Amino acid sequence: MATRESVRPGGRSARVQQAVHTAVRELQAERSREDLTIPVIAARAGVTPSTIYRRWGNLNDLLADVTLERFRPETAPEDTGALASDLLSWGEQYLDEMVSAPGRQMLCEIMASADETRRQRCFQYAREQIAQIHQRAVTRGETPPDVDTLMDFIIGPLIYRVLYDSDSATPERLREWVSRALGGV
Amino acid sequence: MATRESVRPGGRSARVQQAVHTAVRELQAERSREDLTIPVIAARAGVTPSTIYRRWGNLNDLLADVTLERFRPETAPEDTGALASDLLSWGEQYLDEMVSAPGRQMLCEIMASADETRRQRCFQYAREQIAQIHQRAVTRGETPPDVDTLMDFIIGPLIYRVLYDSDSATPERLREWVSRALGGV
DNA sequence: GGATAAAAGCAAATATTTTGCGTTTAGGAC
DNA sequence: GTCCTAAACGCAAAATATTTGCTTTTATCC
Repeated sequence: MATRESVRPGGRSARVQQAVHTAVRELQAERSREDLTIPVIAARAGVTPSTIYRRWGNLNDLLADVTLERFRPETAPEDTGALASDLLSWGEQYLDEMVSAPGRQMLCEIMASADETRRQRCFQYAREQIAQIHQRAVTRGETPPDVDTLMDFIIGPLIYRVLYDSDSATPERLREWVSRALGGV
Repeated sequence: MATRESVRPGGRSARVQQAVHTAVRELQAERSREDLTIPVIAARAGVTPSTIYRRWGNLNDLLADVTLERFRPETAPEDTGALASDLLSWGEQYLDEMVSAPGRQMLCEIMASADETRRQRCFQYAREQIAQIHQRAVTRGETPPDVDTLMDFIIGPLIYRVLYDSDSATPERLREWVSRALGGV
């Protein structure tokens, strides 16, 4: 059961969604993932468990749903005046976020979710940020590689290393990725 | 509870492990992931559910454990006579395997597992294959980029695209990744 | 404002996971 | 080979979690 984007947008449904999301975030801060269960979340949210089951289906999907919110970037990437430094600056922040314990946890939650559209959404968020940086570079008169190339050679290795071997996801490597993506050696 | 590598290696323990793994593989072929539960697996394996709970902890970890076996490459990568074509040939096969529905499912299962060492092991398998290809190239007198560079710019984007947007993980893109990794434009 | 159907609540029915305890058995010591 | 010890397993009861049928509430559309 994919979380429907369009439950009724107003009134009680919205309140329940809000309450459940809040409950999850609070509980995530307090307990380990191990003892985070739907009945516990329901109790905290002041909602009956069956409501959660019917709406989100299972814990994985609920957590992935909440997690996706956190991935949504709330600010535009910083403008440092040049493509390379924009990418580095944004990338370092992204890397930091992703290698942190909660960040890795979040990634795994998204990955574990059966729903592919959710993973795609997560991909989209990063792509939009990169697209903004790209667009700015074009406006400045730089001639950057296209957005997909940047994704492939910067975000690709970054996420890959975070997921599989997070110790090797370092800012030093990021510099290599950026320089290689921009056509350097 | 990480699956211990060294349960007692002989006798009953080994038989149970074997029976459970077999049961999982059989059931995966018959049913959807939805109705694959530990009691069902236990019944098929002729084992009591509590045995599975005590040994593997939960379904995620059991499936990830079984899945990891499938990731272990059983043959050395084909030798086509040159680095670029070796990478392409191996990469195409790897890509095929990963974008297939069961392949994606497998990746998600590994991701969903709490145990990071399992994810690292999965990374290791691919790295060993690449390392072999690399070594052969060196022996031939080619001067390839180092193994980590190959991982970053070929496997990185490959896995990234498979996970987030599998439609965009195509052999055409693979060619670009290989050529870029080898220093081309 | 009233009709209608989606979403929530409640509680009983199922299914699952956990746990305590007795039994089997692998692996080591002699 | 036999004995000892502790790891694994089996079994069944207890604790939890999930599903489901039915009722009630309430957004949303006319």
